Amino acid sequence: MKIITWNINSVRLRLPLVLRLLEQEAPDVLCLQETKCPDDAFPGEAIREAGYPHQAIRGEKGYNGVAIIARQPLHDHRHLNWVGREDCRHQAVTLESGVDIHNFYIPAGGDVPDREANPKFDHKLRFLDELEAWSASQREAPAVLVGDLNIAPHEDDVWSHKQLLRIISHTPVETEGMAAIMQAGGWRDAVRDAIPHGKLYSWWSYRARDWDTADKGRRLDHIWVTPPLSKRVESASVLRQARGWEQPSDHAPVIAIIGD
DNA sequence: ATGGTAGGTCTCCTA
Repeated sequence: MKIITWNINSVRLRLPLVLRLLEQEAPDVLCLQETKCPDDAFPGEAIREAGYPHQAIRGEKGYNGVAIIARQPLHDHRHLNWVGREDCRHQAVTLESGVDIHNFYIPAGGDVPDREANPKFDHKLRFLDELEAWSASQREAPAVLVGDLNIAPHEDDVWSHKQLLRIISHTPVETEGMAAIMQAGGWRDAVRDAIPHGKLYSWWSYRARDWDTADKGRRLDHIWVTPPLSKRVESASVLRQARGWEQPSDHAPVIAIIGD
């Protein structure tokens, strides 16, 4: 199974890029985040015509929004509400094989890394606490967790570890929180298991003059698997070239191949 | 230390 996760930053604006990815990479399952699109406005027909008739979508107006699209049937469409909100940050399905897919969009957390002063950072940390508690219930299931987790956990997941220690996405409270979630669920980082060494990013800010040359990226997008699937990860990659496509998302697709 | 860009939407919020 080839699975791709991509923060698309408006699925309506970037529908041509979604179709290009589907044609070029032919994933079995594509998980999108930040669709920014209510369900009745989701471009499901064009995606269906591209060979992906099975769709689990959960969007809202203007913000957030997640979607899982597939060639194969998707069962038990479901979601959880996190931190007591009904924002669209999680969608789950089960494949015919019995593998659960969880697609997450974790809050970015704002600019100030102080939960007392910044309610958005507090929201993010509470989301992480809930994920840790929930993960403990997932470790026996064959499950894949993907999404824009808005945390770059390791030194090689950011362009400068030292310069980002006080920047939200790479603060110790976040990276330690992510480690606790992984410990609780027995989650394996499929991408780092496949590519253990060297700088690897999935996001580059729109604000850089030349994102490719400056290369001040962060690895915010992840694919994890539970212990029953950990031996079946065959390869993983980041489709960096998509960051250079016409009118791109600021995130690149992250890809994993998991054996049946 | 600061400002830089992008998308959605109703004037500024979020990333």
